Formats: sequence, structure tokens, C-alpha cells
Amino acid sequence: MNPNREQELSRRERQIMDVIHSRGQATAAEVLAALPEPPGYSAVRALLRILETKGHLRHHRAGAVYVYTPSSSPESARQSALQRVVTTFFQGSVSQAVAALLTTPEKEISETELNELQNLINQARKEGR
Amino acid sequence: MNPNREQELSRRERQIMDVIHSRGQATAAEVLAALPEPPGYSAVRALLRILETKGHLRHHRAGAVYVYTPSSSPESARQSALQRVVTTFFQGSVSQAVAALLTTPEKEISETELNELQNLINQARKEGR
DNA sequence: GTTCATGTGCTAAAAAATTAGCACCACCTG
DNA sequence: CAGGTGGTGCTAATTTTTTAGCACATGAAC
Repeated sequence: MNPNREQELSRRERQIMDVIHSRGQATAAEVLAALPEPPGYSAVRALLRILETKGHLRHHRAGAVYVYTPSSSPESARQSALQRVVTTFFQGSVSQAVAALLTTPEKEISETELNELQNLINQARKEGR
Repeated sequence: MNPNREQELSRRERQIMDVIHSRGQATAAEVLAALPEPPGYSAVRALLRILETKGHLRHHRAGAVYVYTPSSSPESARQSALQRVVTTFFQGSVSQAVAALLTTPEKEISETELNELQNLINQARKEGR
């Protein structure tokens, strides 16, 4: 899902895509339970069908229930979402976005994670990027 | 603008907020020029007025022209946007989001920027976070 | 078998979003 | 001054989105 396609989404469509992305997959009931100001079950299903028609979602059957997953890969979705934020809010500067993340007050980063990030920075240096 | 408020935005509203955030401020004509599949000028103005009524934007007059700016601070908007992506696509893991940014293929990070990020990681270590 | 709970496909109505157009204003140029 | 250009406020029509409800299907429990 590239940024242009996400911009096509209406309010509810986008809320639903966010729910499914955050869980990786979801049934209609799970989507319903996670939506702000939730409508009825049949409203959710109608929107899921629309999102599938538009190509954003697909479904498989698990028993009697449809389970919906994003059509694009998780990695692709992640990169697209990040790029949109970098472009929109950080004038395209990846380093500023990283810096903002590193200084975010909400989340502690463990020693192990800091080491991993350290390695990535070292790699970036080695690759001349 | 916290994530819940952004979720209230309709398709066009969100496109417009993105334009204004990426520029820092914009006139109606600038918004119009930057929109995908642009409507007419008066349609853009009507939406800007709606966004102002909802509290997302404010305007000041520059000569004869209205210039619209986000109601929330740039820093606040950045953090909100990042948090949404971290929560939705990275299960709340800041370090994974940072790692994804560091491995993004699109953008080169300069030596100076790498040093700055290095410093931020060092600070995170010193502060025990 | 029946009943109940929960699922689906589909549709149309209701609500919201989007759009364009009118009337008017401000400013600049000839 | 008049005309042209570009701005605004406002409204209503049009389009899109959202919603709920009907009919039917499925599976489990009795």
C-alpha cells in the first residue's frame, strides 16, 4: 500500500485498515470491537467488502468465519506508512524522524535494542550511507 | 493533533492536513495545487473552513490572502504521527520503527546525521532508557 | 429433527462529504 | 473612473460514505 493509495481511503476505511494492520489479520467481529464509535456488525462487513473490492484487503475462511488480511505485505505497509510520515512531517529527513523517535518520551528502549540500533548505525557508516 | 483526532478526518480533510503540515502553512491556492485529483478552488476553501471549524486549522491574513496553519504545534503533530505508525505497524515498538527507518533504501543518511543519532543513542544509554 | 447463535450476501436508505456557483469585496492597472 | 484579477462567505446540489436490515446459510446444542 503506497501513500497514494492510502490517501484514497475514507474515514471509516482507514480506521478499519489500521485495525487490521495492527493485528495482522482480523475477523469482522474483531474489527467491530476495535473501532472508535462502532457501528453495527453489518456496517463493518459492508465496509470490509468494499475494501476487498478496492483491493486493500483479502479474506480467507477459517471455519465458518472470514478472516481479513491486508493485500500488501507487512513490510511494504510499514515502509509506506513511515515514508508518508517522513515526507509529511519531517521534510523527507529520515534522520530527523529517527531522532524524534529516539527522543519520544513514551517508550523506553532496552539495552538490547540500543545495541541493535547501534549496529544499524555502524552498518550505515560502513556502507557509506 | 493526537491520533484519535486524526482518525476523525475524512479523505479530503486528511489530504489537506497533510499538505499544510508538509509545508508548515499554505494558502488555499497552494493547497489546491498540491492535492491529488484536485477539485475547484471553492471546494478547497469550503474544506479549509470546515477544518478550521473543527479546530484542526487556523488562519491569519497576509495581505489580502488567508494563510492556513495547523492548530497544533509542529512538534506535537510529529510525535502524534509517529506514535500512530509505531502503534499500528510496529506493535508499539519504537526500536523496530527506528530500525525500519535506518534500513529504508530511499534515503541516504549523512555522516553528520549518523553522528547525531549516535549521540542520541548514547544519551538514551546514560539515562537508562 | 428444532432452536439458537453467529455467520454471509446484498440492498437501499440515511448521513456525511464533496463540490461548484453566486454574490460580494479588495486591489491593481489602464 | 471601469475592468480585470483574485480573494472571501455562504449555500445548496451532488456525490460518496456509512449504516442497518432482510433473507439466507452454517454449526452447535438440545
